[in-house]
Amino acid sequence: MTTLEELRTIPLFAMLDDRTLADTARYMEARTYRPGEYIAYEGERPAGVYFVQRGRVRLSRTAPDGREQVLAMVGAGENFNAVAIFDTHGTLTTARAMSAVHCLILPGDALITLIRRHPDLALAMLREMAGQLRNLAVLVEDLAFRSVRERLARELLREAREGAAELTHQELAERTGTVREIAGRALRQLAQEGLVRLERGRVVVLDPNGLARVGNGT
Amino acid sequence: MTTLEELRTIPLFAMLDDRTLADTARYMEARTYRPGEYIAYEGERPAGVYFVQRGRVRLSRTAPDGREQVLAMVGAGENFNAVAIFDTHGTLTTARAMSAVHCLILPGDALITLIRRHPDLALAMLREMAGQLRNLAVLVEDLAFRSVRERLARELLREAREGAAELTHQELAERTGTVREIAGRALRQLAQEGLVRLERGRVVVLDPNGLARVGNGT
DNA sequence: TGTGTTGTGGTACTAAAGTCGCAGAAAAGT
DNA sequence: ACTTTTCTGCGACTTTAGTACCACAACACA
Repeated sequence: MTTLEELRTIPLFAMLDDRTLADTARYMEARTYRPGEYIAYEGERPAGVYFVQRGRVRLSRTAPDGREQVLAMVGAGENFNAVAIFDTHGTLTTARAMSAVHCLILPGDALITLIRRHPDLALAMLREMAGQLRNLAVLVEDLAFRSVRERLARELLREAREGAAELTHQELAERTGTVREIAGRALRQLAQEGLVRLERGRVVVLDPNGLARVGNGT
Repeated sequence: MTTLEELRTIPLFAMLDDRTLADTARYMEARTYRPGEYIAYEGERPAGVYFVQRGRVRLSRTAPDGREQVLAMVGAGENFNAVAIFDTHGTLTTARAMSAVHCLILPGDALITLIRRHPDLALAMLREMAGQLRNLAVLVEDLAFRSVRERLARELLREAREGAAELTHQELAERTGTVREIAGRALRQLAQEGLVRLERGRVVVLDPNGLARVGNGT
């Protein structure tokens, strides 16, 4: 059970009328996760759609040899695991809390019932999925066309809040589809060129424009 | 305007009742394309959702330097371009007919109206999009984790109809995220190992099991 | 029968990415 | 204060992928 105000903070529900919203709220279950905690595992049966209220969640797929590829970072107001609800092949990506995370979980059958009743919710959900598809297409493009150096520069710009990105070389490698050593090497080069400064657990962006140039293949 | 029988051949519409179907049919426009013809371009304003009745359509993104990456092959009964309808950022992928293609086009606003009226259509559409997301996630995984050789083997198995895949080295390269020369090299190696036989414009699969083993990183 | 065009084969070379191994600094826990 | 874990730095090396060329065969078509 959840308050309507809480639901309103989620864009997907923002434009729904009070009746629809109240209807939705009764199926919602709140849940919190500690930093580093796993929220859902690739392949398992889905508990429902997760709506993130606070914190950041990392969605990834793992190779047999243990290498990980991050597919998306999900923040407040966004959702994940909808795919597993609509096709029936189990949870698509492993979800992990990268900070203290506060989620609302809507069970799959409840979501489907709600969508049947409220067409606007269906359209909103379709919009969300379309956005996710677009993001994944961009990721494919990056992996196919860009070098590690370029991908790294782009990821740093995406992640940089107030001039610094709080992540380790390992994490950066998993997001850009490479391994720790390579990410480290590329970072050191960027540092040498004066574009960033390296600190433990963070990368300070010194020259965003220069970094953007690198990210565009120049 | 289209007949109900035609629409029934498309899984998305298969389980809809006659009334819903008749409602849908009145907005549909049929269109045919010659092999090689471009159906839609990346970035342009979308004409609607395309439902493929016959033939195969290739969805791709193009890099500034001209390299192309195929995101999906779409066949009879499937659809494409839905993303562009639901978010508003223009057509996501260039679509090209790889054979004689017969499409039904449903304009975006018609689709949205129909979804408002028929919740089951919304759910079917969500299922479709979920499937597309899953396919893209698999592509990301392939690009991030597998070698060209592995990706090639997998693509050959996917494409092989009656033991042969009808495509050029160039086409194969664009699907597996590499360039023609590399694809050719890898193919020659597979041929030398007795797994395939190379002919002009086609690759004959001699040993599907062996190829599958290669595709799994063995 | 000639004349493009497309698809293929193959070499030599360069560059990018990944592997291996280890050592040391910084934080976290006890 | 000590140990353990996490994160980083870096060199040597191997492998994979990509670039640049060019020649030639098959096919399409006039």
